[in-house]
Formats: sequence, structure tokens, C-alpha cells
Amino acid sequence: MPELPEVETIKRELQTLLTGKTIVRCRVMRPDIIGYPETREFKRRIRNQVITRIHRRAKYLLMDLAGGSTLIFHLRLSGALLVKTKGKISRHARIVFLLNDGSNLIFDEPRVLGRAYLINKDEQPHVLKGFHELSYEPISPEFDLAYFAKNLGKRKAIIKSVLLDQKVCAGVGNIYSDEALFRAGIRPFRRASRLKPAEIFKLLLALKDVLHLGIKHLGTSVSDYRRVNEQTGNFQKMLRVYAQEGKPCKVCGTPIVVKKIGNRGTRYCPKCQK
DNA sequence: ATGACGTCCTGCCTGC
DNA sequence: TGCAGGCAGGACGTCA
Repeated sequence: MPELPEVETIKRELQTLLTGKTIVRCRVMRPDIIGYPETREFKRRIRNQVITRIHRRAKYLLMDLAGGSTLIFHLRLSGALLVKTKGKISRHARIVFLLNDGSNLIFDEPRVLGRAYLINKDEQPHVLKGFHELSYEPISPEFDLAYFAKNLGKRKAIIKSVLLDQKVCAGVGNIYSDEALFRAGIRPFRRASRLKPAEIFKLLLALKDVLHLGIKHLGTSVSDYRRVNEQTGNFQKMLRVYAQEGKPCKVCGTPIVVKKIGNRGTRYCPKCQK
């Protein structure tokens, strides 16, 4: 699923392919993929807009348009942004943006959980509440020991849930939270407020480390994540616990286990993680 | 305010 | 072979 490193990879690829191009118009196959505004208005506002800048905030991908509005995507679990000049359009294409050079930007999303938004400059609609509540990203300089320790200290929830909280660790998802906890040697079920200072520091470094590694290796393709040309990332080859259940731990040989936390699978080594 | 949990949605996998 | 049911999971709403 696209988390911070995957969206960062997609962003970098789209920057070279789309910056300066014009969205002539779009075709919407599934109106419910549009979070805001309603479909007719979305299609009307998107016409003949020049893409001036492409950037990223946590797991959101943003395209600034010359008219002052921003096209925002959240890919959720299975979304992809594909650029194609020819070939047939996949059956999971939900929105197709026709560009002035004849190529297409395709918002492909099998599970229809992802969303596209078109937001005017001075508009702060409640539909993007989560976006405005995002905290620092672990790879940013502001995400330091003081910030992390303060936010973990006031939370009684288990550490895994806190890592997934976008109001604490913006951009972190299931893959990188499991990987960071493994590298820090911390069990996902530990209460956040009960972690020792040394553990918080190790976890901080592990989080920064796995996210940077994920970016360096162009993301993790274990299920649905695809880059703009449909190629995969490479970080799945370096995973130590995520999608490794049943396999021996690379450090101690103990089989990696998977347990439910909330409604999501959590993988860890029962021996290495205390 | 916080934490726990259900819901959305579809494709894929499993088991009968 | 065919199909029902379970599962995956990020964000968000609801409830205690």
C-alpha cells in the first residue's frame, strides 16, 4: 500500500513527466472516487488547467494548478497514478486525465477507497479535515527526540497504533511501522507511554531509517503498489517482518508471527522484540 | 480528549 | 467447477 516512501517515489516520477503539462479534460468512470467537489464541478474546474508544481504531504500527492486550485490524491490501499501514452486503459481506471501532449494520467484504484479532491486556494473544506490535521513527518527535522518523546509520553495506546496515527507520525503506515518496531527491538503491543527513553530514541532513528531506505529503494511492492510506469519498487526484498510471517527471523531464526491489532495485521519477531 | 472498534470497497484466496 | 465467505487495510465516524 502506498505510504510515505511510495507516494514520494510516485511524486518524483510525476514531476518529470507532468510538470508544465495541461490537463485538457477528464473522464470519470467512478464518481464516488471524487471526494470533493461533486463530479460535474470537478470536471468543469479541471479543464485546461496547467500543472505548475507536484508535491507531497504525508501520503497525499498534490498537483498545483495555474488557476490557483490544487488537485489532491490519496491512494489509500491500492491506488496508483499511471502515465500512459498508448495501450489500453485498465479496467480499474477510475479517472482518466487527458493531457495536452496526448498522454493520459490514470487514477487507477481497484478497491475504490482512494480519493481525488480539487480544492480552491481559499477553500478549506471539511472533507480534507485529516489533511489539515497532519503532524510532522518522521523524515522532517522537526520530528526530533523532544517531539517524539512528548507525543509518546501522553499516549496510553499501544505503540503500533500511535505510529499509525497521522496526527503523530504523518505518512507512516502498516509496513514501515512494523519494520521500524523490529529494527528498534520493540514489541508492537507495548504501551507508548511506557517506553524507556533509550527505546524512544532507537525507535526514532529506526523510523527515519526505514522511511529513507524505502524512498531510496523506490518503495515496497508486496501487493498493489505500482509506480507511474507500472514498475514495482524494491524495498520488499529488504523487509524483515512485514509479509514475512512464518519465515525465520533474519537475526535469530525464530519464526515471525502475525497478530491482529485493531483490524490490521502486525508482524514481529517474538524473540528479538521485547 | 482518548482509545477501541466498525465501516467503506473490491479482488483474491480458501474451503466446501 | 462454482460460489459463499473471509480477509486485506487507511482514514474516519461513533461510542464509551
